[in-house]
Amino acid sequence: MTQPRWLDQTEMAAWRAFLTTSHLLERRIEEHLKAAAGLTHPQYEILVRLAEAPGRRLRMTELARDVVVSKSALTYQVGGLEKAGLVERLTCPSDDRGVLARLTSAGADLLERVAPAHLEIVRDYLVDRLSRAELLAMTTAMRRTEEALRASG
Amino acid sequence: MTQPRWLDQTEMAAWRAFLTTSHLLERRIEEHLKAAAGLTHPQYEILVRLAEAPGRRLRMTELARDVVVSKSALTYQVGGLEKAGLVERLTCPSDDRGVLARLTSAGADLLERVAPAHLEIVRDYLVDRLSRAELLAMTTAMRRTEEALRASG
DNA sequence: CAGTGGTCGTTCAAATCTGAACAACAGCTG
DNA sequence: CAGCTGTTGTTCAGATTTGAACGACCACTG
Repeated sequence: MTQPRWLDQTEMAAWRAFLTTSHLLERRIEEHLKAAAGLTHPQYEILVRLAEAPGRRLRMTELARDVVVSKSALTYQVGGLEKAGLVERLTCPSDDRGVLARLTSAGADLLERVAPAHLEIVRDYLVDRLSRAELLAMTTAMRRTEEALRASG
Repeated sequence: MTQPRWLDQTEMAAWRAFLTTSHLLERRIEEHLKAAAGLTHPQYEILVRLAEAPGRRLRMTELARDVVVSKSALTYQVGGLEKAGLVERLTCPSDDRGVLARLTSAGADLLERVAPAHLEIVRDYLVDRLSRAELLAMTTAMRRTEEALRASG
């Protein structure tokens, strides 16, 4: 092991601000989605990804990767969405092991109804508080980290 | 309700990058701490906050606020730390309702042993990938959001 | 001092997440 | 086609989180 490299004041402040804020924002979003639509945040993100996908359907594995959730958590959350009639499961025609999750029209309707208030939160607390330059800087920085994490994980 | 204001491409990219990366990084950290020291991430943060506090002790409520965790989750996590001898509970002298969590020397030792590898992850995946200007920009941006969330929550 | 409203930390049930184990299947090699 | 290795999604047990309910206590008011 090499010499430990501590974080200096600037670095530590940045890291803590990031950590604290991401947790606070996550809490707020979770609270809102549950109250407004009875959805968890992962469930909301599942609906979003499906709504954007061609044919409104995606493989479970791809969905899990997109939403950043474990396979078992995805099974659990899709189970809830299916019970609520917002998503349905199809067997994948090209791979008998595979399962396709497809957004139902009820799911699309719910998403359209809930999205505005959700995005309003994202705006009020994050997006509208950043300048255009800050938005771009954050995007590239976050993507560098994402790429590194995905490459090694 | 006013007109829904969708996010444009730049805004949406920034928000998704932030969301995805924070989840990925959280997963990685959790995985490392569990393997290296049998700690959850909240538990690690509890140890850090206590180590910095005067007298290595803090009120439960303040700890919960700092670590951004619910009161009941804090009770649970401190319970585990106490069982492992890393933290001990004292009744607060100035307030009989209150409980002080105090870092034990075993807790301080464990923290010193685990911190370097933990910080190495924070470095490798986030801090070292940001320029000094980006670090500062992120800090102020995150703090603006944190302040807004705390003020309204 | 009794009364009131608020705070503190814990407990409990329910919801959710994780990781390992598993059966079924895909893709390739011989 | 048999055999092997890797992937897919689910299941299960255990760990963790949440929110509501609760008893104990504080601070203040009359």
